[in-house]
Amino acid sequence: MSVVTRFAPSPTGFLHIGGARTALFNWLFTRHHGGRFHLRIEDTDRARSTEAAIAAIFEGMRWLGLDWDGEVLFQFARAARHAEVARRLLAEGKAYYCYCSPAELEAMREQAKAEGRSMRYNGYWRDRDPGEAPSGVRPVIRFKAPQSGETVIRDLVQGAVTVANEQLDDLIILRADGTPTYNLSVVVDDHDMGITHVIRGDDHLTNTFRQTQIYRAMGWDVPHFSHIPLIHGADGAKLSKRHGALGIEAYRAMGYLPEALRNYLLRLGWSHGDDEVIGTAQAIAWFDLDNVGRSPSRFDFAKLEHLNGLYIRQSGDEALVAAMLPFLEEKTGRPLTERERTGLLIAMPSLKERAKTLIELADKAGFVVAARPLAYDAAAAKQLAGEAVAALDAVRRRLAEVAPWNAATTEAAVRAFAEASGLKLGKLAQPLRAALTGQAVSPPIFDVLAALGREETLARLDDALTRS
RNA sequence: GUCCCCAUCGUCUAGUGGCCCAGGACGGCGCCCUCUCACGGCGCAAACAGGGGUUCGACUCCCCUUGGGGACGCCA
Repeated sequence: MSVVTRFAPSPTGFLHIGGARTALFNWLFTRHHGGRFHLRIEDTDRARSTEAAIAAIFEGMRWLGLDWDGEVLFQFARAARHAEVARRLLAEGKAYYCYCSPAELEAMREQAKAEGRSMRYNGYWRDRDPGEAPSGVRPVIRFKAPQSGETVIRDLVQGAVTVANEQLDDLIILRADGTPTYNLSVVVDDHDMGITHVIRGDDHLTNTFRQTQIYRAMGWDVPHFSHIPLIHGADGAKLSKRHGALGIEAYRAMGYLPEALRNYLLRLGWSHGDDEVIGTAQAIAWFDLDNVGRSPSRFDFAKLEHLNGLYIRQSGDEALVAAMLPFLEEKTGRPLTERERTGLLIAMPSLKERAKTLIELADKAGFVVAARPLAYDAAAAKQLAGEAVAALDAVRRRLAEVAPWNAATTEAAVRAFAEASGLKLGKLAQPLRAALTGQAVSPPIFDVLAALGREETLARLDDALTRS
């Protein structure tokens, strides 16, 4: 049997991290089995669905590299089909009109709560003669759920989960205004789309009981369910705006690479022995549902950062310069010059070893685009005080004669001078670093020289010498 | 409150009755490398929630307790 899956977010907010992982698992599972992966926008809540949210979902999926098959399905467009199914259930006596008012329902809930029952709706209209219907009230259609026995879900992740049918009340499938509710729409769409595997957050587990009952009532095949545990914040509480429940675009803005985020999300709740660094091709080859864990996990930025640093180091220099550019130009507030771009490329091999995010990368690359004369921070100013100046002056004269100009030639020149004057390299490297970057910390000093080029290097040295 | 689910180092996890006085990774700490910072290498501290069973033998199976989570909408 070929596999058909879907990711079905509701466009009422942005694509958050939990949703992204659900999408990733669906995508991985489908690609692993060579099936079809669909995207369905559950926009039946007209009041809360927004175009912006839909755009954010598309954008987030694309950025993460999760491509879907075929056209995007908008659930609201299928409302007539959903209503048709509701009416069929009604015609077959598997559903009924309910005329209870919201106030009456509220009272029933209160009573159920007081009695310690979970069954909310008391089935008032279930077997009542429609002739008793109050006039002027538009009824909802309720599903006639089985009242005894039990409903069992065979979940590929959670195992067999059973609930007594007495626990479940007759849910509304069609609202008074004739629009379908979630549990009906999902079942109809999943069936019509030929979905074979439903992989979603385990907050849907209890919905699954009712959905299963609808499938059975319609005589439809029940798909395989996999309810994956939710992702929690660092404090163990449900992910909210306070923690990591940011839109996926926020992670992009924080300078994370999509491949790193994919790897991180994959390892949250899924494992393959002791493997930690798993590229996408490998993930597709390995991913399956039996290694998905059942307990919720906490989102850990430190580990994401570590992974991101790993992927940054593995990335090509040119790609990194391109990826970092927006972050850097945001700092400079101007487009970079040719000399600066070239410098960045030259410095990238040593730069990328020092950054865990693109923001950090842009930060460390700051010396390349800094405007003369440089501002020295306290540690740098300290390096440029006292006898360092004389040494710097001598080094400047040696450097002026270096050709061609690169890390190896400049290093040879400075080392030779250090040896001749009996100085440790550090005694020269630190003042140089301060004069050229304005800081006491930077990539290896000769990489800095190479990245700046002869002209800029000598000019910055002159700045330092004339200032002291 | 009711129902459902979960429970190994701080965090993510390996472990499917003996290979485990529990392994890996992140984070922490220390050392090495070294022109600073990183990277890298080496090492250290750190967990089977508690209590009962079952068994020759439990991290692994069962029960209870405790703790955590989720669901209880004419939202999705």
